[in-house]
Amino acid sequence: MKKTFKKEERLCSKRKIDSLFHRGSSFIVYPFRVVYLIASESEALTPVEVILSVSKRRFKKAHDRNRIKRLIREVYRVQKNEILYEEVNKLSVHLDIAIQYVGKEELDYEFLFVKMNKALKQLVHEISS
RNA sequence: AAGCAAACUGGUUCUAUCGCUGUCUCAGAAAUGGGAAAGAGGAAAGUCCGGGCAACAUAGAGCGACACGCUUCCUAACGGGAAGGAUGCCUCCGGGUAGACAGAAAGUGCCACAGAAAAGAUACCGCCAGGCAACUGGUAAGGGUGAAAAUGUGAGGUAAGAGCUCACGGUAUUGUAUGGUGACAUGCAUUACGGUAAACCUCGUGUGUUGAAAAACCAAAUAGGUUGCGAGCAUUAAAGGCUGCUCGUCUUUUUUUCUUCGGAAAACUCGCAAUGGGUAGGUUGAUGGAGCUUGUGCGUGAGUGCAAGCCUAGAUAAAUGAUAGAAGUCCUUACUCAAGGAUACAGAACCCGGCUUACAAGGUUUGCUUCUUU
RNA sequence: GCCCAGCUGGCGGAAUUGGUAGACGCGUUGGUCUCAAACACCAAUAUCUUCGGAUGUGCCGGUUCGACUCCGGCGCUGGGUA
Repeated sequence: MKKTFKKEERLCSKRKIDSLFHRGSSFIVYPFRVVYLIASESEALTPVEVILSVSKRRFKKAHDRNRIKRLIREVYRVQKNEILYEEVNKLSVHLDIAIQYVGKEELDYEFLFVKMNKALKQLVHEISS
């Protein structure tokens, strides 16, 4: 399976985002806060839809926010297939996720890679239990 | 030569792997897949001004509010820019530099403390005259206070004094002559004399309001609106009461109006169909323009005319990336190889023109300081 | 994206037609009271200092004799709008 990250894999609908933050569960694996919601039925083309966010309050400059979001997106894109998609397909459910960055400063790629691995594994553990 | 400051300039490239966005193209019925070329800035920022564009409003005029304020020019326009003028400051006297640079001679307000007095002089010490004195009258030279003291100097004049008078000045008003497109400059006459308009204000000029989350179009499901059609109208039925049960009997099965008592009409409820508004969502707005590059003419200049060439981001919970390696530029150590370090500020959100602010190394120019040599 | 408001000691918060900055409260420190403490009362409390003064209202400038106050620019904080 390809390590793509297209429009269909991103969460764009305002209504779904509202219900995700309103009814979803969450946990923290520093520097990420993960909010997820299991939806049994969906007309979406992909098993998982995800939204990334970096707070404007913590990072004033658009340049810094862009940099962090790109790093998170890269780290998620590379690892999502092996860890997350297999399990979700096995359970045949649909999943909405929000990944928020709660760190106070910019961190490097290696650190974020390890942490994202941990976060996704925990997410798999949560949904399967 | 070194250091510091300011202004201008400047804003690095290639390869590999894995991705993103729209465009073109090939395959395909479609979904989709393959390929190609392209994909952040000088400030994209702050949102401080000016326009385009859109919707709404709008007979004309005035009041109010806000903004601006020397002249000529540039510009689509501007509170921006260019060239000048006057004023202040600095000066090596060549010049440089700064500013919201109309009006205090329309009116109102304010000018703390100190001081006699802060603006139509109620004069503390003083000066002069009168008086034995207390004190009364005249005065604004001198003293002192203050950020600022009634336009400055000299003479006349007087009891002492005073723009009270005169002469020469200062700043300004008005008129006029000459030069200049003009601000203005110079001369003559005239009248005036505290400051403050980034106090109210007056004069002149300009501004309709709101912003692309504006606005236009398409529009699923659900709910509701409007219109049309049909049904609800039954007693051979259903529910309930009387009763232990059955029979029997009673009540209810919408409301109003009209009625020839058969029904009819309207409302109401339900169903079906049509229809307009309109939410989620989508499309347009929205990227070919006051466009960029080069050459050339005009102009002191900001700019502008002509010709040739070019097409150069278009996202929308928001792409333009990540990782690894190499090169370039510069700095330090070394002075032959080499090693270490630095590579800024910062991310389009309808589009332009300005202003303001941020910015590593290197380069150019100017100024200041120190040292060395002649 | 668009539009507003605010910024004063350690903290909250006064002070404006421009005229001695820090009223008042909380806190802190010292003293009185007490065997000791609490409460109460009194005093001090921006920074530097050569003890004469100098600096200081987010920062940088301007207007003014004089600026927390008026004006321009920048920074930070908070709010509104969908």
